[in-house]
Amino acid sequence: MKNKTRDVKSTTINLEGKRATSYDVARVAGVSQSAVSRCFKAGASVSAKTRAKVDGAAKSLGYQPNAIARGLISGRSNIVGVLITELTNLNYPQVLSQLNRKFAEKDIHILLFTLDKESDVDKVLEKVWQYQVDGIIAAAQFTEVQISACEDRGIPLVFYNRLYPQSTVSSVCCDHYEGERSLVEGLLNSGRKSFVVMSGPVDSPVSTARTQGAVAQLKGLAVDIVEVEGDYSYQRACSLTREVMNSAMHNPDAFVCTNDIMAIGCLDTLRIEYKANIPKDISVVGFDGVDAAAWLNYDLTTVLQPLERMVEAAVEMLLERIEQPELPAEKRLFAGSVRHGATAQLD
Amino acid sequence: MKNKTRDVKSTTINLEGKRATSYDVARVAGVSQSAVSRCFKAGASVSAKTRAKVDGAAKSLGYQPNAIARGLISGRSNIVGVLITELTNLNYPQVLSQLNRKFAEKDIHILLFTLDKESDVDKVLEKVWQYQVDGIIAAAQFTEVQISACEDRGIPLVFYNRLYPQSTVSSVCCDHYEGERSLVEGLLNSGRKSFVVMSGPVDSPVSTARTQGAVAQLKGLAVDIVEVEGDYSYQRACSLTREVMNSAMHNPDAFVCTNDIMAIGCLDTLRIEYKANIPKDISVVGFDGVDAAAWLNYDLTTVLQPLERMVEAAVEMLLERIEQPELPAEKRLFAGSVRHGATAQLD
DNA sequence: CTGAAAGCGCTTACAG
DNA sequence: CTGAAAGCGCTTACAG
Repeated sequence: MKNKTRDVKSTTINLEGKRATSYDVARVAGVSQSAVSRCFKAGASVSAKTRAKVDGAAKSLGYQPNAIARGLISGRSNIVGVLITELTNLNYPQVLSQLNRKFAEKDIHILLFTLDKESDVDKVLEKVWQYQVDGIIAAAQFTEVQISACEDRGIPLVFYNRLYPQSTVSSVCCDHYEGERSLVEGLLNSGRKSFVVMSGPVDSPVSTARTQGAVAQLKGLAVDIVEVEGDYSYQRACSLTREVMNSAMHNPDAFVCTNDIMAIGCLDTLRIEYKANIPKDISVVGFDGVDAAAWLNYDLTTVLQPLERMVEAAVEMLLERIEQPELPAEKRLFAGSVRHGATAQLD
Repeated sequence: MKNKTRDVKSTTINLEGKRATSYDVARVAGVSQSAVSRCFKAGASVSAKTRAKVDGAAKSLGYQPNAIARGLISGRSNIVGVLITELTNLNYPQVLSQLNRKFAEKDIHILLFTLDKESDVDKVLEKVWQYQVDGIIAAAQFTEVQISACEDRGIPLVFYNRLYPQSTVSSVCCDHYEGERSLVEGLLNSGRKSFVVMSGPVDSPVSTARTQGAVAQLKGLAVDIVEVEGDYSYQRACSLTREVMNSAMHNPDAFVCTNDIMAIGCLDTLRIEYKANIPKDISVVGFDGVDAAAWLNYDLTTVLQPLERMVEAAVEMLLERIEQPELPAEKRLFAGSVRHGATAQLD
């Protein structure tokens, strides 16, 4: 009967219009509001009897602690900001859902900020400050001033696939330079002599690193090198491939594309429009390891980023720094692994 | 000189360890805390003089109103929860970034919840309650109980690509049924007689609607129909295609795949492993309009979802209901548009 | 237009 | 183990 009464009461309270607070629970459970609060705090000392009363009342009221209020008083919002640019991150969905999964394990949630242009960072950071995030994962380019702003506010910051060699910030990065370099080394070993290096957007540090890795390996050797400027897109890769193939000056036997999507565009164009025999006459390589690279029609030779381990590392580093703000910055560089596909022989 | 002094002071305050509050700004500006608050509220009445003093002080202190505190007192967090399942939503990245863009215009931010399995909804909703979101966009399947839970708490809810015909909830949806039906009608008109309908995961309502649209159009006609159960993945589509082609009982001339990725897997398998002539001997159609559908090698005949308009509608509907909770539920159904590609003639 | 004051829903020392 | 009380940083009537 007592329970019945409580249920009725609880329903009434709930229907007053607003959700139950810890005071409502306290009243129903017949304990103090402090006691209710303790029951929802891990590791607090509460007697079994009190806990039972509170649990019952909370359940009947549908009570959940208000994370906003908790954040205000404790200084911990349990929210991290994730800043991500669409264009430059091709594994965008996977990275984001992996991040979410790893953070969720620690009961931390993601406030999402997507950037159209890297130049929007300032505008976005203003919003980030307002939301009192506990930390930031950034897959976007920051200026030194923007990095300092995070430091000044005591907000831990970890970059994803952005290296700041001259700056002391934490980052997790795939070794784009070395990955591309070793891929090109393989192409050289297989006897390729005339290279096209197709870069991504000029403002993408990831593309720059990959391009530099390729060029560094080729420089000084008796090979032909053409650099063309892509934008990571399929369409532009097709156009550039046509331009190169139509030019009387070049007769390439290897296309080094700084991402998989461009490699696929290049491949389609070469096969369909130029009836090229791949990899016999022309080799094509990409970078990233997107799903399509493994499709029957492509079986692309490329470099796989160890996405899961990278995301795990980023989350771990950020959480550590939220707990211990004094921790020094740390850079973690992960090697990519070559996928030996059918579009290039690497010997 | 006065400014100089303020700057020094401000720096000192900032370096005390914590960020500036409205009280800090008030002290520096020589006004009350209420005045500071008003300056950051749109449409509040503040004199030009006060505003100038406050703006100056705020700038020198790097002050930004604390959205958490604001949310607590005002009951508006300016955060919406977005629940999204990975597997079932193939336009995942585009939808998410479009949502983010549209919400950002209204200064609203997205707290992201990704679901591995649709069954995780309960666990996730608990977190959603805690964060006092102003509303929810759900691209996941809810039970009636879960829908009621949102209503009880007065949290507006809009479904994205989920229809609840028997329930009064708001939703934005592509007309999957009609899109697939008209695609199949086109295939029939072109003379196809033996159909394979490849569905997605059984628990995906989107796939179910598409499958039903296809079957409804075919039922009762003098055509052969085989239904196979896919899971929206490339790999499984390849296996299923092999099974069908190796079966002595069937000799299909049309594959109706309920998403583009499966259509691509089907296409690759048919061309590469069975040397099929497409679309002469066999037609293949997909659904969604993913980027790869437009690649030279595929040029897929498929149905495009009007993603941008759908997202816009979802955002608009949710914002309206946040402002006016009493607004009745509304269902908006958008027609898809056929992409006439090279993998099927529709006449 | 302005300021003093109450209060949003919590956490956390502090006594008992 | 428990409860009374202060306080997190705001917004918002309420007087003036």
